[in-house]
Amino acid sequence: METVSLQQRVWQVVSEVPEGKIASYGQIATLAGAPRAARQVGQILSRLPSDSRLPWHRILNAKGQISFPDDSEAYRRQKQLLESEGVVFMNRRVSLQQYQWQP
DNA sequence: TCCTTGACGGAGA
DNA sequence: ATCTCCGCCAAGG
Repeated sequence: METVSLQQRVWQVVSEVPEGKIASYGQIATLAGAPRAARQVGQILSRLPSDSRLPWHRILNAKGQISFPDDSEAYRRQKQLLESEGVVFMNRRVSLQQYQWQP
């Protein structure tokens, strides 16, 4: 019986993304058992409690870009968190080849 | 209830 | 490279 919510599975998978690595919304959705629910992953992360310790900043879109407007505070915060872990941005995107998490 | 709105993504055109 | 269409589904009006 599947009683665990998608939210719980997403939280679990996101918690496994290691420092210095990134994963896409779609990748998290697939690993959480909902292959085409990338959109929900974003929705779930947007509702994380403020005291959450989940590494939400390690989740980028499928192109390796941050999913916030380039000029937003959220964009700068996420980018700073990733750079502090050694992730390098080139033209507002990261190299999936180098940084994508391989579970 | 019904409708809209998203931190998305893959397939087509 | 760019754009539209649609799936998925929880929240809020």
